[in-house]
Amino acid sequence: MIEDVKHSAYAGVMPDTSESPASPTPADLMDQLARVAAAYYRRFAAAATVHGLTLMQGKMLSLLRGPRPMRTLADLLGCDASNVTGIVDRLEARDLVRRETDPADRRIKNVVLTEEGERTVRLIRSELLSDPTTLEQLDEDDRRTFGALLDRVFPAPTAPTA
Amino acid sequence: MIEDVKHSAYAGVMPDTSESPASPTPADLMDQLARVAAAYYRRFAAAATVHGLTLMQGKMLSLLRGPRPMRTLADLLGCDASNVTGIVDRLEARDLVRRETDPADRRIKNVVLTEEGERTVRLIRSELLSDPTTLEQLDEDDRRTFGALLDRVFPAPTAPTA
DNA sequence: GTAGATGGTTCATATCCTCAAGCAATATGG
DNA sequence: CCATATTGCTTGAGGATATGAACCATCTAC
Repeated sequence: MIEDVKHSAYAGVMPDTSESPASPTPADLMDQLARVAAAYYRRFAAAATVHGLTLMQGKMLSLLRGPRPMRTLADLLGCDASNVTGIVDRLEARDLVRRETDPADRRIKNVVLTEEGERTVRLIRSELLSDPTTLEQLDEDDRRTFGALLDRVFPAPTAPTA
Repeated sequence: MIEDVKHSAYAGVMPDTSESPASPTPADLMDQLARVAAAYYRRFAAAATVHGLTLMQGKMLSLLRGPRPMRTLADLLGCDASNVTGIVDRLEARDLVRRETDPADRRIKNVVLTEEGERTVRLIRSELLSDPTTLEQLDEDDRRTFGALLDRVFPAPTAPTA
């Protein structure tokens, strides 16, 4: 199978005979990405649960930096449009979000955060940042490097989400 | 190297007056992590769908590098044990997985990949790696740097999963 | 032994997800 | 201007997750 993994994700735990630290293979990095993605979502879900929200509801709130048509939200979440209907329904039932029909195109319904919605997003974001505060350990150089690498591996869409 | 890469996801949108490239704030990095995690799972889900599997079923298969008790799988997936029952049920119905009662402790049921399960996992992993092959762009130095940064931001668990 | 803890399963309920219709409003071609 | 697509959103059915409580079988401690 995958015998060629000389230095798997756990290379650090066994004494390394070579002088320069072994560099992980692309497969190793993929494993690490899987681990990091899982860890990120676990944290995010935990932060959302504190406010009685599911992962998807939390994601939805985080995407709402301004009025967004349902269609756009479906694209951003990478799910069917019919899905967004239900999620927004539940958020609207809690007054975290509001639907406003677009005056220019009355088919479109723009979703907007309510005041309480904004409060909730701020809380979740700050909890994410302050949790074990791992990101703040990085100095400016590290942050720049990390950001550049993340961008290379998963390039940002042409138009910024903002 | 990574010098030539433009940093922060949003750096391009605002005119940068400083000479040295601006380094992203921790909040910026958190946004980027969110984006990368979402992109990773979208790819993973797509690769799983090719084989008629859901995201969770794909994750489950990927975790099975050897016999694993249901309890352990629940911990690794970060979900309730009752959840694992259903997921394994569906995988077992397709002969991708098998339950074996542990001889030492007859409460425990170890989940093992069948041959077809192993084939499927291999296919998914290789599709993930070869997709737009972004990870292979990185040279050894970059991979080492990236791996180290990922590890600092979301440290690997103390004991290896193996 | 008996009591308590642990591993799995089952059930009820809510959410998510996909697909196929369906309705309302807009865009397009003549 | 009108018939026809096209687009945005909703609804409904059916499967798959998720959580929590209740339950049985097994193991552990005392």
